[in-house]
Amino acid sequence: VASARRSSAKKKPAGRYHHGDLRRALLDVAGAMLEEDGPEAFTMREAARRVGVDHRAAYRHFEDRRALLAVVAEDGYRELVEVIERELALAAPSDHGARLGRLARAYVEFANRRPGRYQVMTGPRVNEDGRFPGVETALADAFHLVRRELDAGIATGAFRPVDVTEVVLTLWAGMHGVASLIAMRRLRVRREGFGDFAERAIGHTVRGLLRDDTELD
Amino acid sequence: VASARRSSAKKKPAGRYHHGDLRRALLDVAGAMLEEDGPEAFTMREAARRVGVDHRAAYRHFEDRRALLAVVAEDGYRELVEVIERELALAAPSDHGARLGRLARAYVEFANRRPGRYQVMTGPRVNEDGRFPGVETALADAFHLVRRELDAGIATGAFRPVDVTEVVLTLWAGMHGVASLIAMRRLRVRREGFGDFAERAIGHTVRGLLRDDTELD
DNA sequence: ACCTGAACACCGTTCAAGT
DNA sequence: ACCTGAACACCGTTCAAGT
Repeated sequence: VASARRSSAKKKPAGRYHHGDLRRALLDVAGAMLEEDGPEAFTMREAARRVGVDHRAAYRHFEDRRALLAVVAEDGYRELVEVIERELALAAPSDHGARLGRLARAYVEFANRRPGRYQVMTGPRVNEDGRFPGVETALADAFHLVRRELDAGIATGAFRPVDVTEVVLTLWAGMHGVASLIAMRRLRVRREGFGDFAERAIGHTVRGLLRDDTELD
Repeated sequence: VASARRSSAKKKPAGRYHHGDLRRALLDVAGAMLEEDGPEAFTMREAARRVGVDHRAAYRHFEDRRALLAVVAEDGYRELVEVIERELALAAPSDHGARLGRLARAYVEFANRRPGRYQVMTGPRVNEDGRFPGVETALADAFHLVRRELDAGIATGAFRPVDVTEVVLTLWAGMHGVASLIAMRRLRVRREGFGDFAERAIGHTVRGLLRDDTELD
């Protein structure tokens, strides 16, 4: 009854997607579903339904569900790089501690603005088995921003000559940890305060990086 | 054909579970499934199948799938508290920096030993809507261990008088971040080195906590 | 009390076929 | 090339009924 009503009253949607933009349409709709109800709630069938296409059509553009989510993750890392670069442009090139704080702020605010996408990006499903090299390189690009800032701080002598790989991982873990606490609703801070919190949290680690003779407020 | 063969060849499993240990059996089997294939792979039907019971029987003991996983998470946090306390007992009560390092080591090694369970514990599904107060209190107990150690360090003057809530969250975020990196296989450290890495990672933040006149190696 | 058969409304994915 | 109908082997959850 319901299906009969649907097909008679609404007919087929007008859009055809013979042009290759079905791929784009599916990715857009996936992003929307992710932010509405989280990664679990994304299904191939519902995505196809929203686009107005048979669910089988999606497999013409994505090998399977994971492959589609991998592209979502990749796009997410690219956007993350953009917002971080934009935030860093606002800070003095010489204040290396402040720059790492800004970086953490941009990272956490991104995760807070797109929690569904962020969960896909950091979930084990997309990352576990070196499949999806696109995700790997996009993530590496984001990761590299932290290394660049840390290297710069060490080169100018603002930071102690620490093990760079280890500290980059530590900073990355800290930012992701804060973002996760937020996703788990474990942070009793009002929403607008997340960026501030991230900046202060990373500040505790940055303080450990500074040379002992550095002046602190 | 298959179902006919199964029922004729194997008959019903002998166990009855009229004693109330079906609940226990389901939790055990859930733990095993989680470690085998991750949280996604856990299903009520497969769990019931392994226990040798109709899948409907599980709903006699757990309201739904999430409720069962919540108990798994709660048990996980209790075990986490135990392993942390055990590790802390090995450290001098007066070396507060080292104690936080030990705590991070125990935390990360737990996550690495039971990755499936850890993902359930920290996933948003179990935590999102204040349902399952048992999870909340078990997590609070674990969280409190960090606060206790930090308070002690500040009281003796080893640490600066920082904002305790903020720093506890920072340390917690750092530990979880490292554990997540491991789960995502983003840490190019051999498996036995995870605990060492966690200890050093948290050490960078601890260094920021120490009074400026503290001797460092 | 505890357990189950049958059913409902979903999934992801594949085959063979349509334009 | 691009799309779909029908089907397979799964899910979580519920009803009404069995012991």
